[in-house]
Amino acid sequence: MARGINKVILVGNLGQDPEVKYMPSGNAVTNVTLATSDTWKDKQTGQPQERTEWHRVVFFNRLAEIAGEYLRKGSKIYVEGSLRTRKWQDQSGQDRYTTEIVASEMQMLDGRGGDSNMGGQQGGYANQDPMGYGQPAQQASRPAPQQSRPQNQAPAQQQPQPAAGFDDFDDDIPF
Amino acid sequence: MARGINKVILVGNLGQDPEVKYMPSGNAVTNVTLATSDTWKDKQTGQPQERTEWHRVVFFNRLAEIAGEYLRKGSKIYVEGSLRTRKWQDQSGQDRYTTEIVASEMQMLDGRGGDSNMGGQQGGYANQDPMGYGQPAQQASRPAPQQSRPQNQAPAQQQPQPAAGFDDFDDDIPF
Amino acid sequence: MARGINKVILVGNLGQDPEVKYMPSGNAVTNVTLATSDTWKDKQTGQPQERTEWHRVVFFNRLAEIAGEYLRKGSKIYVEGSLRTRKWQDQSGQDRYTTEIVASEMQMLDGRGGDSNMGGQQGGYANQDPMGYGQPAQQASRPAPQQSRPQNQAPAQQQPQPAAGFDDFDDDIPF
Amino acid sequence: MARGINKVILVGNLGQDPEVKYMPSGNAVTNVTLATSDTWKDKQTGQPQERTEWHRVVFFNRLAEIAGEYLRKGSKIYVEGSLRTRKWQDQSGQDRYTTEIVASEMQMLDGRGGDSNMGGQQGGYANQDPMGYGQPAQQASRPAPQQSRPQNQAPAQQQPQPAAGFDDFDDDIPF
DNA sequence: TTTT
DNA sequence: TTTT
Repeated sequence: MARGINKVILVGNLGQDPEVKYMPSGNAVTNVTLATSDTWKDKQTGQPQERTEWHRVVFFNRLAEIAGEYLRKGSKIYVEGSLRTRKWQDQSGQDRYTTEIVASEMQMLDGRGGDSNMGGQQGGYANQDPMGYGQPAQQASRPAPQQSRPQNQAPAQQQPQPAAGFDDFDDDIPF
Repeated sequence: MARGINKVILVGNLGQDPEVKYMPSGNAVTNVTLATSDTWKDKQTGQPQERTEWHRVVFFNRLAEIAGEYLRKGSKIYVEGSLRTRKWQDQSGQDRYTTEIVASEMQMLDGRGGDSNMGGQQGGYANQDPMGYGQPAQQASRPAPQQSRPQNQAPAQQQPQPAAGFDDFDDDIPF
Repeated sequence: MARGINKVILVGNLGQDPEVKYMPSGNAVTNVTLATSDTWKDKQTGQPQERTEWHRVVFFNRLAEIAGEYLRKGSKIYVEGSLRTRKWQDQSGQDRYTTEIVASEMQMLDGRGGDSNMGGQQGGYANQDPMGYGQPAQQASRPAPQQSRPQNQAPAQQQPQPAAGFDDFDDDIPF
Repeated sequence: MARGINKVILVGNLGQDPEVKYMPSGNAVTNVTLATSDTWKDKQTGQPQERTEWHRVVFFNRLAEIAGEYLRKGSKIYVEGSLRTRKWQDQSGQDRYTTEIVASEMQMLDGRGGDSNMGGQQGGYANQDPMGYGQPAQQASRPAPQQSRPQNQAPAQQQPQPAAGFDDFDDDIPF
């Protein structure tokens, strides 16, 4: 239930591959940064200008898993969510704040994973249907991203990587 | 021109009276904090829970003047805008970041000013047409709200109050 | 699951009291018309112009019951939903189409019921908690609005009023 | 100026090539139909279901020209706009209503024109920069769509095609 | 009529 | 750090 409206709608591109972490409960939490940009012409000089805004987006649970599996650096997505400002302490104990978009809906706007220049070394996520549409696409081999993080398919065995607690998945820099 | 979509929609109530400042150019900049809240029942205990989110909203130019004149602590408004994260330095020279909603549209959702506990001394807000609807607004004398900030009608003479530069209207706390 | 985005956001006022109907399943369906308006100045004459847009909004299930109980002619609400165009046949058997907003979220933006000219006989809306916020709502007896439609609390006994089938709750005029 | 909020956000694919018309003033008006769809599983049978919603979107002026030049059947776009229901008379003189989304913003979400299976026979729109970003893409030859409509670049000479008046660009069927 |  |  909500009192007031707190809604964010973004369409942008991922700055890096998603970072998936798991909470003690086994629920996934995935963080991505999303770029949107404005371009305009300087009134004085007529020079084209550009400002890129970086948004910190966080996905939970099922969306987190989909994001972790299917999004890559460069992926273009639609995200709907709400703003949340978290308070945390930096190394020196000072209060700091980070504003994130907690995603409630996500759609991939490009079929490709995004960054296509990622080598060919890996296992592949073939035959998947991320968003739950239709039947398991025919696509033979989708190259897996270069990643050291655990495979999301097997959250149980990602033990060695200490599961992140809900309140420590923030680092001490905003992004 | 935009690349990507960066859109925020909020409906909430002001935490305090707006803070209006003027840029050297004479353009107004108004900051408000807006509360939205979520309520839910704790799954374990069934206890009602509430979390209030505070949004930092900034208005420029004409919207800034309307906001400064007509909004008050408690006012309920609709705001549409975009996210912008500003970088600034705290006292110790450390980089810090604040995320704001730069408003592109605003609508007042209650006729009254909002804050009902502002004493009984002043005249009310009769005969006003803040958003430009309605009849040509004969309003000879618009009653001023209780405020120590300069009257927006006369930004030129608000000199004594040192005009805020565009990049110093951030304090060293997020809100 | 959605392919694409189909989202509508409205803030406006109800043109009449809501019309609540019940499907054979006992589920409520409530229709309202919502006004939004644009005002501008004619470029030639400088005369203020106004155009009011009427939106047909439909609520289902719990939202339908809340709408039926708490909204009145004049109520200001926020509605979020999606567009749906229904096909139907007019008296002469011709295909016709009506576009509606199927609401997924609704918030009341004024405490009062809206229509203040609803006679003076009834007790007001005290002790209510329409949207489910706040404390368990002691409300012994919720005063009924002036309505000939069945009480939503007891859909089962609203028999005499022939329950509307899902596909006949459209009349032969758009609104 | 607006009273109330009337906002639509769509992400979908064009059902056909855009239809560009010109008003007597020379201003362009472009109509497209946009598909969004919902998929779900039938609760009883577990069968996957799909419902496609078709939206009638209208662009004016500069957006109309961009839409006419760069969008094609199949193009995926983001559209933001407002709802407008137009009244018109069918052949038999009966009042009918059509609801459209009047676009205020549009972004193309795929680089390609959309329908790629359109042969290579014609003149091409190479070296253009539709949305005003960056420098005129390198792309040598973009195949032009199969269309009988006039080239938008030369609205003046599209005479033979009788210019559509503002109020006759509706046909007698909704889409 | 689109798309996956 | 993305994208065109």
